[in-house]
Amino acid sequence: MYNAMDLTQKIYFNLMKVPKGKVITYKELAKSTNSRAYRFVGNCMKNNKFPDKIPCYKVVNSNGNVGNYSGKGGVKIKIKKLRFDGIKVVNGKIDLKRFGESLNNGGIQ
DNA sequence: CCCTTGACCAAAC
DNA sequence: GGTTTGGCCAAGG
Repeated sequence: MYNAMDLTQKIYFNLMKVPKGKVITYKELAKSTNSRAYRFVGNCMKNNKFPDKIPCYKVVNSNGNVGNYSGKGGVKIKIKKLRFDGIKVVNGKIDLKRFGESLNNGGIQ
């Protein structure tokens, strides 16, 4: 069933569970799949096959930095989308205490 | 198999 | 505070 999904698929699936107005870090997203491959999460976003289906812009660095984005428009658009979701981005950073979602116990492992 | 490559992380400097 | 360093994991060549 779910366990049959590739790690990549699990990552995508869990990412889509992040509620509007929240973000998740690469590390937490990896953890939600019961893995520690947080670097690989970045690769999955870069290789994203469904740019329109998957909200990659919600994935940020653990230190609160917005991080990178290779979609059209680059980081600027990433920030714009985050703000559109009601997330406050100050000087390229996000307050994870307020907007971070851990999704532990809700994600597919 | 071994080697390289990342949209990263935490600690050390 | 910033920058560097070593570690991390899965994919692909």
